[in-house]
Amino acid sequence: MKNPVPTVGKRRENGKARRPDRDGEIGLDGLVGHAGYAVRRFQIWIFQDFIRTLAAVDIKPTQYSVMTVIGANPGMTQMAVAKRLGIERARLVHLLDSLEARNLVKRVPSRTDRRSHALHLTPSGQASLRQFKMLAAEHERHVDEKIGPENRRRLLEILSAFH
Amino acid sequence: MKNPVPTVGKRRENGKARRPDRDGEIGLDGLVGHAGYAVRRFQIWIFQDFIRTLAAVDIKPTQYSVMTVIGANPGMTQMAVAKRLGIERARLVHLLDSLEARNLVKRVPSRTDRRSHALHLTPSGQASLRQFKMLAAEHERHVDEKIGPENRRRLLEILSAFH
DNA sequence: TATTGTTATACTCTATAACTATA
DNA sequence: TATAGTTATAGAGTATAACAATA
Repeated sequence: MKNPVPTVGKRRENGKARRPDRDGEIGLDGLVGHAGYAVRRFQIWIFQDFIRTLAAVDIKPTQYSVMTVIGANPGMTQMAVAKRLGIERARLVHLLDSLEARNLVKRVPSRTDRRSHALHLTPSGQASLRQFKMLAAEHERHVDEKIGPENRRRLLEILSAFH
Repeated sequence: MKNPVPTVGKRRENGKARRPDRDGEIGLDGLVGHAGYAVRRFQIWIFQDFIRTLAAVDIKPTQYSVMTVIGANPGMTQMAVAKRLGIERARLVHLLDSLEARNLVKRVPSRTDRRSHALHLTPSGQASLRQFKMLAAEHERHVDEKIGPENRRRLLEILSAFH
């Protein structure tokens, strides 16, 4: 016999009334009110929707952010991109390898510092990025549908400290 | 010559004025207004603070969520915990192995279904969880300090759809 | 000496598949 | 047949360290 909602004696942590979750399965209880947990669940949802929405062009959130930053700041070095996005420079090497193999990005030797590369979008990369941005905008509309446009606006405002 | 803020013709997504980032280094431009990016940066910050704040007791966010759910719903099966938290059941095995090795959680053979385990906190686990919760509350206060108590409240409200 | 890009390694997390013992 | 727990493997992602070329 299944026992999905155990009736074993358990009291609320705080005085709050029981609020069954959406499916009416098991109460999260202690996790309600934890910002990190809420944010983690939301991030999983939003990344999955992004990946799904841009699946046809095979672009993941990190690839999109790399191309967007390069597109907005052509000539950046790898170090600058890595720092800006909080990516390890070792990992960026592989990310750029794959974007370069797809002819979306190119590494140009810097003439001011022969250790570093100036990063640029290829013409094909610029055209592609325009398409990616349209799909990303569609993804943002999914977020609007999920939490409401007004809440999305508030969320971006609250999190503006984390650019 | 560096070119950190290119003047290449690209207009703001919305009508908002340019807002240079905190360090005044390189503009994110195209990434402003993307909910997923903002949420990712915030999640990194909040998890790092959680890990730092609970470093003395060596408890990571996922371990905390597992213990909290078991504490609030004693007798849950591994499948139920995995589904509830969105963790792979294969991964939960290892998580529970380590929590059990630390005498925080125990697997009790279910008498109604001999395939499954009923999960419980040990007495030591219950005492520890109370301590973890105090540290987690301290972590939440850090979030308050970072974004403001009112914004934290709004954030939890907006993300309540993702329990 | 320090920094840029690169390579390599280890550890965590995610995603699967397969196996066992039960149901 | 299907499910719960387990084991194993492969792929991302993260964190380090070390190296060559250059500053």
